[in-house]
Amino acid sequence: MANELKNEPLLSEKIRRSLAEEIAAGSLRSGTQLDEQQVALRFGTSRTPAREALRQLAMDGLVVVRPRRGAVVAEMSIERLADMFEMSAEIEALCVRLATLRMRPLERVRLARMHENSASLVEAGDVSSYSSFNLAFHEAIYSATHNNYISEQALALRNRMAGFRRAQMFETQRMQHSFEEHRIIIEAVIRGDGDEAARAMRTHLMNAAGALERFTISQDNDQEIDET
Amino acid sequence: MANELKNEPLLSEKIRRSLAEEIAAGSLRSGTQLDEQQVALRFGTSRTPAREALRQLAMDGLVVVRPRRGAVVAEMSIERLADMFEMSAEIEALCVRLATLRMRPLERVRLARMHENSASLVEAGDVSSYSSFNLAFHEAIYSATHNNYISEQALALRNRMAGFRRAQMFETQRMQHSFEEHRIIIEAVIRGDGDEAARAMRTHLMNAAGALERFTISQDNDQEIDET
DNA sequence: CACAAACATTTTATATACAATTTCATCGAT
DNA sequence: ATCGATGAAATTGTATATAAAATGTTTGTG
Repeated sequence: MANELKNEPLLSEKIRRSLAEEIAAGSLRSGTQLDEQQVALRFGTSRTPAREALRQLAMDGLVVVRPRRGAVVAEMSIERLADMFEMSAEIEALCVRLATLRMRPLERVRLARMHENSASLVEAGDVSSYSSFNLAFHEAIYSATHNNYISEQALALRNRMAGFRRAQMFETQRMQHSFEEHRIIIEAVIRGDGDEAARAMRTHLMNAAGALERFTISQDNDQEIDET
Repeated sequence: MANELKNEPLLSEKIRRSLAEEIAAGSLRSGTQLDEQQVALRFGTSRTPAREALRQLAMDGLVVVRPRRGAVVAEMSIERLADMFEMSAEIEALCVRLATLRMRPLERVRLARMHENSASLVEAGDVSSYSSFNLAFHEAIYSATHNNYISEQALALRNRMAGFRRAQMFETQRMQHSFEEHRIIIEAVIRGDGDEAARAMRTHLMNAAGALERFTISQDNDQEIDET
């Protein structure tokens, strides 16, 4: 929706992305205090963009800001990550269910054709192209819900998760599995079976999450204990 | 869930709420330019809190900010509103489905008891108390998903929608219907029938939305045309 | 008269300065 | 010695100032 193409990025955006990466990668640990001054200093800016970045991260749930007491990195344990992936899976399932019920014939055809075209990418082992096809595929589903708000929110969630998916992304093997899972989804959609499409989508997303979890365990071996 | 109790509210918070109200009420029309200076002036503050408020509103989807071109009030037509209510309904449905599958016996009992206790409020016609019971009821369901992220996001969405619900809130008749709908949901939950609970929840929320739409039509009679 | 380039104006983005609140440590009293 | 109060340091919230874009207007040229 908004054009975030090449409008040379805002400083707050750069800081936000950078911090999001680090939190996703685990190099910024849960509970770490992030005071504005220090963040600003680290990125060579003034406090203003640093502050804005922290506020935005708070909206994504990556940090917690308490009204006059600064920001700390949010919990972000394995359980937390699993929760986020489940949310993501459920939202996508919801989308594909609605899409199945409301899709117009043209949209159905276009989605099917997208999938068919992606076969060549899988064969060629072109991970990068498949990755951007994958985004387009899911966006096509969002759009087919014919609910703009849901569509926007789903995309926003997907973007929030982007940092966490990066790790998992894409051994060629996973790519082939992804393609297969897409096929199952598409078939259910064409059949008009929304519930089955949703189920298949949930499976699809949870498989992707599984790949991540395997990856994450290695660096999270010394997780600290919840304080609540 | 951060403590937002009585920490005298931040200026940006006050501005945010005020603008959110006005957008929800329709007194700020779609497409209206909101430049920071002017907003700041209106609230007697500097540009800084005004700017932050606008950014937060953007995250809620109430305004759109384009990177160096300021903020405008988002579309917010009847269709848009319906979309938001549908999103809300689907999220709550999702929550109650998960909750049904994962709830612990104690949680089940507590939820049932909450519902039973609310009967007296309905009888007494105590709209205000019922309204806060209603929030607690839905929060109990979020919590029973045993997924913190989903729980937080669901609550956040509910808060975002609060301004739009205010209008609809509660002729005593609606309260009685709400109570009945809760009963149906609870029964499905206790039976362990997640899909039925989800269906009932969707209906519950969409009924509430219906009440709003009726209300909204009166003031939205001269909506402008989409530009997309 | 149409169109484009240069300039002026307006508005956002960032930096810095100031005020208010919280945090932490020191001090004193019980 | 423990607990609470007082005050200093640090940090956030807010205001203002400066820099950099974007928008709109004017002017000059084809």
